[in-house]
Amino acid sequence: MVDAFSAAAEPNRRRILQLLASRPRTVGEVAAEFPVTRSAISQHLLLLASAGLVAAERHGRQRHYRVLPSGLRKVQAEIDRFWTDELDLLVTDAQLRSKT
Amino acid sequence: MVDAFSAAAEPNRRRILQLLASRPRTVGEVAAEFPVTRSAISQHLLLLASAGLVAAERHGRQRHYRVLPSGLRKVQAEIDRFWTDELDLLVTDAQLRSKT
DNA sequence: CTCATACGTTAGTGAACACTAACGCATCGG
DNA sequence: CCGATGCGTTAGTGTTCACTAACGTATGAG
Repeated sequence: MVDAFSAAAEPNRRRILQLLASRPRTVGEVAAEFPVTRSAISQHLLLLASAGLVAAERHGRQRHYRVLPSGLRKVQAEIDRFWTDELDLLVTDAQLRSKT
Repeated sequence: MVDAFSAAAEPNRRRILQLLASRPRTVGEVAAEFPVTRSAISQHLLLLASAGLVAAERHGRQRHYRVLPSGLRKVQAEIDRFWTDELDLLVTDAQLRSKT
């Protein structure tokens, strides 16, 4: 999983990124917001880290994960490159037509 | 793969959607733009169809795939819901700081 | 009709994914 | 010290994915 867009796309990871956007958190803190185990969250965080989207900092026996703006910027760039004018036109055109 | 965002995120499928945005195409026409086999493209198209992003129409022995604006709108909505103000702030703040 | 040919989908495979269970390792109370 | 507790990661498993190879089907030349 090298692609930042794909890494950020998985539903749980989307929410993890949003949580970490407000402030850094430990694995346990993040996991508390989800119905799955700490382990699953830990692995999502490791994957996000391998995609350059988050980084961890040791703090005693905890690990504070935070979002990396550089990785986030990469996601934004890929989203922008994906969402072409042609795709946007299809959406807006269809909406106009449905409002007629 | 129910999630439209995740379905659209895979790099090949991103480009398939862009190709189909300009005009409907057959599986072979799409596959000609990729280094992989028709079969692989066919399966990507089937997955996109199961996510409600594209639909096929039989035309002789060919199948003309086209983008469904309704599905595209779903993707746009999920992207918007994902990309919160907090995430955006992280990116723009970091950019401002780097330009200082 | 019939056989070659082009089109798209199904069968089959190796790798990656998402998850729980078991583990290692610090830290803290006693 | 040292055992218990809490934190995060590795081991193990079933599922899904991305792909090529083989297939079925329908069209078109003769």
